Parts: sequence; structure tokens; C-alpha cells
Amino acid sequence: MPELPDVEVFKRYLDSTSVGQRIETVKVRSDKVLEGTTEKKLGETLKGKMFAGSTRHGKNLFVELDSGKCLRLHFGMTGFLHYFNDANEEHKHSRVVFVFENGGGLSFVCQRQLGRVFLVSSAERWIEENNLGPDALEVGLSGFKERLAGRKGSVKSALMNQELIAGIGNIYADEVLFQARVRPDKNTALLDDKALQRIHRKTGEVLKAAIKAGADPEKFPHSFIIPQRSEGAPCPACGSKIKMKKINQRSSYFCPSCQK
DNA sequence: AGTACCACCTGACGGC
DNA sequence: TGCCGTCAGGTGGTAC
Repeated sequence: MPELPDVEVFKRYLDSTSVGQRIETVKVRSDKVLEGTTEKKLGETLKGKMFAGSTRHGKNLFVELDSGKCLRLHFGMTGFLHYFNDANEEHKHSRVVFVFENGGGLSFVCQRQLGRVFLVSSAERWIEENNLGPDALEVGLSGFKERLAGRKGSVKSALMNQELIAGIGNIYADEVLFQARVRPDKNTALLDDKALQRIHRKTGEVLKAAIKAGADPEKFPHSFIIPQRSEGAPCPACGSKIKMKKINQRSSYFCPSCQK
């Protein structure tokens, strides 16, 4: 689930349900998702404070408090947010709950518990210290080309490298490369200027279209390959059979006829 | 720099 | 029905 478009959808959900609300208490259902903090510390830091706003960078969602402190939410493979009004609506896989003074609650839900909740001093500082690349929706063509320049590995690995560009994961890397008509195992260094321009343009277009569709594959344009991610499925552009190949241990689906 | 493999986790699915 | 391997949209560490 949680690549850039999903996290952007979570951000909008958080903004509309929880920003402006004051926190009464924090309940930790599983401390496996906490990193560098504890239920006690989280409670002490958040109690009585308000969710003042949020920013997203790549796959990270930063929630700012009116105290100046900041939460970093990373959703792993199975994380999402769930707002509920009544305690019996709390999700089965709710791992951390921010209970608001109005009685509602926001859950950080994460079945596989690979997601993480952290306290950070500021979003900018964390991004800087962790060498995160520019957000995939913010990076311009020149920055995009500079960051990919001289890469020897596959273009898909480069697109998924969060230190180069932040926000693209396994699924959307496949989509961007399908739309740009570039094979995912193509060596980045062999891409000509036109191909790089196409990949940059399609990155923006694909991510924006996915956000517009609420990151729901059922609402994606018919031209997208994502809903066809299985070996032998018909290519949405030419009808030939989709192929699967492992690239850096991750399943990659592409059309051998459309993508060169 | 790039890649392979493992680990962290849970659950769904297919084969036997 | 049950056991088992495999797979899943992420990331971090280690070793080559």
C-alpha cells in the first residue's frame, strides 16, 4: 500500500479528521511499531497538545504539534490511518491510538507491524540527517536527471532509492516505467535524454493520477498496468502478455513489447 | 556503487 | 483439515 500516493491520501485523511484536535491520551497496542520512544514518553509529549498540521515527504508523514514537536509516521507495507468516534470501532490491527478530547481517536493501523511511529525534532532536520532525496512530486527535470546521472544499476532500483528520489516504491516504479515505455531492468546509464525526460514527466503524471483516484487501483485509468500485475495478463496498451522478473529481489511486471 | 541475502512481522493462498 | 512453502506495495544491516 503505502507509497507516495497512499501516504498523500493518508495525509488528507489526517488533515480532515484530526488536525485541530487536542490529544487527551495515547494508547499503544503494540510497542513493536515504536522506535526510539515508549508509550510513556509519547504520552508525556503529546498529552494536552494539538495536532497543528502535517507535511509529507516521500513515504513519510510528519504530524506537527502546537508544542513544536513532531511525529514521523512511516507505514511499512500494511499501514494506514483510521479515525473512529466510538471505542468499539477501533480496528483489529490498531497499534497506536491518539485519543482526542472530543472522544474520537486516530489509529495508526498496521497488520504486519513493519510501520513505525517516531518522535522527531523537525521534519526538515530528519530529512536532512537521513539523506532523503527530494520528494518525487517536487523534483524538477534537471534535479531528476542529476540524481540519476552516472548510475550503473537498473533504472527501477534507482527510482526506488529513497536517497535519490523519495516516494516511489515497487508498484509505482513499475507504473512509471510502463508509462514511459522503459524496461525496469534497463541500465540507468544507458538511458538517453529523451527517455529520462519521459520518466520524469510520467513520474509526476502517474503519482498525481493515483492521488486523484484516492490511491485505489480500481479507480485508476485503464491505461495503467498496476491492475494487471500478474504474469501473462494482457498489456493495457498492446494486449501482449505481461512478464514478471525479479529485480533487486522485488517482483517487477512489464510489457516486453512496449517497454524497451 | 551495486547487489544478494537476511531480518523484522502477519496473513492469505495453493499444493499435497 | 492441516501442514508447509511462498508471497506481499518497506527498510535496514551485513557481506561480497
